[in-house]
Amino acid sequence: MTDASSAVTEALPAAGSKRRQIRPKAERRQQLIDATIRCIAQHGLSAVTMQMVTREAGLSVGIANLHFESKDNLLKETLRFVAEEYHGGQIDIMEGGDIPDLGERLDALLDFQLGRGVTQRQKMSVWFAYYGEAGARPVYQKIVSTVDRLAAQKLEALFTDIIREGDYSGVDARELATGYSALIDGLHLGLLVTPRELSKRRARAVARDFLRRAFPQHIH
Amino acid sequence: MTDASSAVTEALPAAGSKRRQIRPKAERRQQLIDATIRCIAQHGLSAVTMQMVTREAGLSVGIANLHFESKDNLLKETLRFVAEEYHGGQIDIMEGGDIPDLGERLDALLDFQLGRGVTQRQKMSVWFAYYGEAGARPVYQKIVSTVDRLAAQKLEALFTDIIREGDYSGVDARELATGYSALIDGLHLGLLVTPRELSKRRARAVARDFLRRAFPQHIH
DNA sequence: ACCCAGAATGAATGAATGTTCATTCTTGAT
DNA sequence: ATCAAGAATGAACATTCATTCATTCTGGGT
Repeated sequence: MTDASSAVTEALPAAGSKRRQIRPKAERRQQLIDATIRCIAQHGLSAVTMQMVTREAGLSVGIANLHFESKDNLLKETLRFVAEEYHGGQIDIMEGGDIPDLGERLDALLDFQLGRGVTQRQKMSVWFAYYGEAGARPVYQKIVSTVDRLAAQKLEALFTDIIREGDYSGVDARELATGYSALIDGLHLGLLVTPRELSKRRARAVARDFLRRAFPQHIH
Repeated sequence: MTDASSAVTEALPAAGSKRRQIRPKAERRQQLIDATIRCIAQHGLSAVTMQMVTREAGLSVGIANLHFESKDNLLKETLRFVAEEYHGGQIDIMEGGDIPDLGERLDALLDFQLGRGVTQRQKMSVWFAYYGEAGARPVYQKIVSTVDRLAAQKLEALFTDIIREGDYSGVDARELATGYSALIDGLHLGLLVTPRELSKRRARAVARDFLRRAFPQHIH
């Protein structure tokens, strides 16, 4: 799975253009989801309105209810998209047919989780906005749980392989995977809330340290 | 700092009682903040209304604007309270005049961070609800950063002491403190969003494992 | 060249919410 | 007993927002 955010760079209309464009359903849906992501990142989940989203997308208000039944549904689908994109990216790397060396695969995973530019920050905002509501909204919990579980399994499998290859003893793959996932989540939080005190560079160093302590032969 | 949530267990009025009670300002403020916490935990930050909060507190709507200027301010003060309570509790333990043994002090810290009953879950919900909005609201970022920074310093100091006492080499107190904090935050997230897959017991085991790997002589 | 299925629009609607403030009530002091 | 200070109330108001739908417009098929 790859970044589908800017899949369609529809030739942006000239400033004052009011020309009405007809597009297939799937495309409009994605366009609205992308706009929703930007709005959440910029204004916060609780401040997002339909007018805001549709204006950001350059569309009229009615269209949101045409392609998604309601605001609730639009938000739900947006979460699903972000969750699947993020976890899908991880899973692609972990299954990693293209990277045979396990140590390098770990490196790639870490780069994916803590790398990238501004886009990543946008996604992070969305991510945690939903986490914040998850305690009160079972629907969100379910969406996240579903993709999360799969990613957790893949990570455990990767760790198991590494433990076997390195003959590490006294290390439990499942427990370590839980710890690593939690560590990454926590670092994301730090990057989001206290960017002054936690640079991306340091976050990477911390995560790498965790892995090095567990798998010294694989991380140098 | 201790739990002040239920500081005043005002003799609850009989079912139909409409007796108007006059109370000092500070007490009403706390009463409203407590109600806000419960509402956020149960309904999510974005669904909280003034009517909801004041009804939960057993008071009229007008009173919220009497003691806090606005809803925004009430939410801000609620965050401040939760942040100070949580970080204050940690700091009390870390400074820990009452626990001279450093290993035991670490244990106590871990118990505080991942222990307790339902109350703790309520606080967690609130905590992350705000984190979710922090990306878009500098005010929240500032409140959290301020208390966070102090707790981080204390943790680093504690780790430094432990490193000296245990003669651990190749370990950087600051980096380790960042990692441990992130790990705890991540585990909180897991407990909140995927309680099915991460039990409190396992979360504690994971955190303890992290510490044991760093300070093997202090954690058995 | 014509047509029409259905995509897109945005003004209108009704419900929900934050805030105000005129009024009522409580309490401690005199 | 009486009174004043100010705590508490909740109906009323203005605003904002999600949703609807009558209407307009587009583009592929004929």
